[in-house]
Amino acid sequence: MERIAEGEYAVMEVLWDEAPLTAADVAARVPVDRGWSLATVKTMLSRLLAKGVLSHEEDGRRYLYRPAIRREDYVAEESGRLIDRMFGGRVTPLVAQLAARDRLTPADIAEIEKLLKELKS
Amino acid sequence: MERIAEGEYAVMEVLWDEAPLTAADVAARVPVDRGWSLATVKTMLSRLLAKGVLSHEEDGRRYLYRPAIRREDYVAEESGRLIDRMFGGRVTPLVAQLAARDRLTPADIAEIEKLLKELKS
DNA sequence: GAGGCAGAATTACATGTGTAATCGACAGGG
DNA sequence: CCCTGTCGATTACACATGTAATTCTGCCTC
Repeated sequence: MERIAEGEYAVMEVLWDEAPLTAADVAARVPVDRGWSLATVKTMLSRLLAKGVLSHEEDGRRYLYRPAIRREDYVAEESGRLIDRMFGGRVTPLVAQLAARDRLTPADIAEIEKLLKELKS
Repeated sequence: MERIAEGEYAVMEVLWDEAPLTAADVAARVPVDRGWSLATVKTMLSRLLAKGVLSHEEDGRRYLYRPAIRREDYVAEESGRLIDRMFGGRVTPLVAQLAARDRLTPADIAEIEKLLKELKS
């Protein structure tokens, strides 16, 4: 699966959230703080099409875009890449790291424990 | 802190592992499968210097390079970025994701549980 | 002392990415 | 029927990155 650049990812998010959409719809839904013009969004859509992570169907003389890959799959791949690169492929150091950085609230801890408990059963 | 590109990161790893080193030393220690020439490594070193994540001291007419940032700090930042982007800043979904993808072995689970237990005390 | 070698600095060049502007086709309103 | 607005397609351009080659500058060797 092709890499998706940071900006392109924002476009994917829109379509994972709601699809199919026209280019204009996508542009309207992209976070405003990106400050993108419609042209920019169209460029992104073309590139994502070229990468094969979007598909489009004709709707009159417009296109309707929709994701061609599942969000979970992409997220899994990216997470895996990070874990491989920075933690030697081991998950525990990542969790340890997060813990040490206070990224874990007591609620998080409780939730994760519950999750793990279920996993064991 | 400046972003460090994928390839540049490999150079940082070398120096986090052992420093200070000359450019030639770094080149010799970079994973062979990168297939980099000495020139390439030197380019990386310059760029990392420019980014302020390395420092160098003169040693005769060579330089000795050493990291200017701590590995844990950079890793923390990158992990945080990923979690923000893909998991809305929440750690639990990440762990859930890893679990669902069978990236957690029983040993991992045990280790994480122990970690969390310590955190609570 | 001249030639070559070792280092860093400078330059190079293709591809990816952010961020558009422009072009060409066409559909709908007047 | 023509104008204008709307689409996608094509082109643009700067900066980052991967991957070097070339140049400049001394030190070491014969």
